[in-house]
Amino acid sequence: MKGIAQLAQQLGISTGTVSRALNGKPDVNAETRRRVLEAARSQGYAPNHAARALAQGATHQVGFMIQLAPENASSNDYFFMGVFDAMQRVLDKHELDLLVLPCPSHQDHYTYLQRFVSRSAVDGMILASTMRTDPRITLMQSSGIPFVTLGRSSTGSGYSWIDLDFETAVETAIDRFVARGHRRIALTLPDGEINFGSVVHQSYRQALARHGLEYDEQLVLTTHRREDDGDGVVDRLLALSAPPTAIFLMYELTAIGIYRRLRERGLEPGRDLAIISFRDEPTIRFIEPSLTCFHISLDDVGIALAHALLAQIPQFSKAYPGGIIGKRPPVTLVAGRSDACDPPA
Amino acid sequence: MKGIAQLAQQLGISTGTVSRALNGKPDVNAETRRRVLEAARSQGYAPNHAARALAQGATHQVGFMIQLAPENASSNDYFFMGVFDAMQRVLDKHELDLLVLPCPSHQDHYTYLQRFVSRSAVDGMILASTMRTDPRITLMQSSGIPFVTLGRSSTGSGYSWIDLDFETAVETAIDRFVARGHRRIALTLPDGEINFGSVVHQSYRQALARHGLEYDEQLVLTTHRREDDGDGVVDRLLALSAPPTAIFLMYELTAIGIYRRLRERGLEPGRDLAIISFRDEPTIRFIEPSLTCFHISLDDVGIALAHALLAQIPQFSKAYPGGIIGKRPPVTLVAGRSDACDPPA
DNA sequence: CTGAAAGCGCTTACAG
DNA sequence: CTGAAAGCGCTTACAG
Repeated sequence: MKGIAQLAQQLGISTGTVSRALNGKPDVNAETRRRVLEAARSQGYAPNHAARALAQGATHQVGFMIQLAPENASSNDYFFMGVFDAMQRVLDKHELDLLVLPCPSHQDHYTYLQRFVSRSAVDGMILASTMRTDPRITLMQSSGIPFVTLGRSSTGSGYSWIDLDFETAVETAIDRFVARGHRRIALTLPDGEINFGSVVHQSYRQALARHGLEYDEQLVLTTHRREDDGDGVVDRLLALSAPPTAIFLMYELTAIGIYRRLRERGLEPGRDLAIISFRDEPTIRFIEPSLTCFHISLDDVGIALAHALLAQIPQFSKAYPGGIIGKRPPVTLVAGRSDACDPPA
Repeated sequence: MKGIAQLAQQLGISTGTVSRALNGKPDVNAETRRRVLEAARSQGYAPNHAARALAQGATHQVGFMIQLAPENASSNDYFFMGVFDAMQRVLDKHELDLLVLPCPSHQDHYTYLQRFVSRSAVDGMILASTMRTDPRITLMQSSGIPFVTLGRSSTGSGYSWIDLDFETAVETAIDRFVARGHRRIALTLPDGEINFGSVVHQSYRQALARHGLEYDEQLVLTTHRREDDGDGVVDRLLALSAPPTAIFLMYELTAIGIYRRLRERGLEPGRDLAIISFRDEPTIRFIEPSLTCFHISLDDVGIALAHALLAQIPQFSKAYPGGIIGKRPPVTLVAGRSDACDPPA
């Protein structure tokens, strides 16, 4: 005999009563409850997860699917760790565990997700790194399992998402550049079908238009999440007949190569080229001159994800009103010296 | 009706047969199996995880517990992502899923682990960031659940561990310094009770002794995983009557502060102080002068962890002989320019 | 090769 | 307030 049956036998009561006591149900004698809790504690008893999930039809587990890849698009690892930590502070209150599901780089992310979903392995799911077209969203919607995407997508509608405020970052950056007198402003976009690439691209066009600046596709380059790509960016832009005097970078690492390559060509970042980067990642925290970029509170992101998810789980939805939402936690400018220059006269 | 019962009804056969077909049991008619597999595929059926785990007494899931904290000791996030990816390439072959269990910074790591263990939520577990004294090991041993630690500990014995080869790194670094003529060699150790701190400390003493150099506790400092601590390191060491001419760093980030502070004091890293750091993290990949450090294959670590764990799961142990092991994947020196200097004459 | 049935360890109406 | 019993969705001896 084991588990709850063993406990029940030791205490001379039924398994049903033990279960009710353990689960905090009302209508259990206070003394009985005390004895049960004490026995469970002293023996380190915890209900078998599978049995409990099967009986209740709920796992008390939330999945957070991330992609494992050298360049996992929108966010890096420091980013996620902070988000996990914040999310769990909220989930803890409801005895929900967070399981991180790292989709291996050699597996298809749709198939990977489908496995967990069709097995009913979690009560809710967070999907990171959404694609412009992302069939995972359709999959989740037809599954009926509550989910929130970290990132928007053009696939589907009527689901909750939390995203970084790329729009504000791009607008702020362009405004800053323009205020300094820059009129040729370049942009690096992420490679591939990650959704925020479109968002940034469009915000960029709109910001330019707002300032009466012409959109020039030669100023828009694609980079991977690798420093090396910065070298190519410099070479390509300087080869233009009218090179840009400012640039906004989506991937911070690009700045490393840009700094290096500029210097190899006798130019200085922050003097001969104004640079603003999207996120204040630790990786480039120490670059000189310091990079102007945007801070995003990982706490905000984690908490928003948790709330958006809980709002969809019937048991908790009363405590988290709002229903289906789309939300972008604020970004704040971190002024560095990389953009503290006017365009050459 | 749902799940396997629904499938069985549609096909006009019993649930037992469906189950056997799905699970690849022998003694199933080839045509029957084909029909079952086809129906399951087309309907996206996958066995309910909880029911399967309960019936089989196995979850087909492996947990990998990590700590969420600004300074999670031995390894950083890039490190883990690479390890997860490699591990899953091995686990995939056996249809085992990897669940990352990120212990929130506000929770006690023992209690956190105990919850998953006593619920039988996983078939095996990896424990990262082992402490000098680590009660989690005792917990795992008494649970009977196969586990491997990533890092050694003085707690317990007879369990499998994989660790980084701190010994070789320290020895190699000291040998390099000594070959250059350095005789006053400083060391930074991790703060707290993380186990590798002791390992490094002891290796350092032994390496010094081997070269007939005296151990001087003034040369051994403690740092957090933060760049700022590098400033203090420089100040404290230069205040000594006989400052060191070389230093080995456990946390790469320390190098940032050291470089900065040296320069503030009119000194140059790699010229006035020889520096070697432990691991080649992306964060400091672009520091100038480049940091001499050690490369560790994350693939090696991930694969070793998977093998060591599989060796303990009865179902797979035949394919992974070796039983209980302790293993340190090799480190290889990545020579930079930060230690390319002789001590001042 | 297949079906009927027990069992995995819980939870939860239902009586009392 | 508590017990007896059914049921969650699977798997797996056991017959045949």
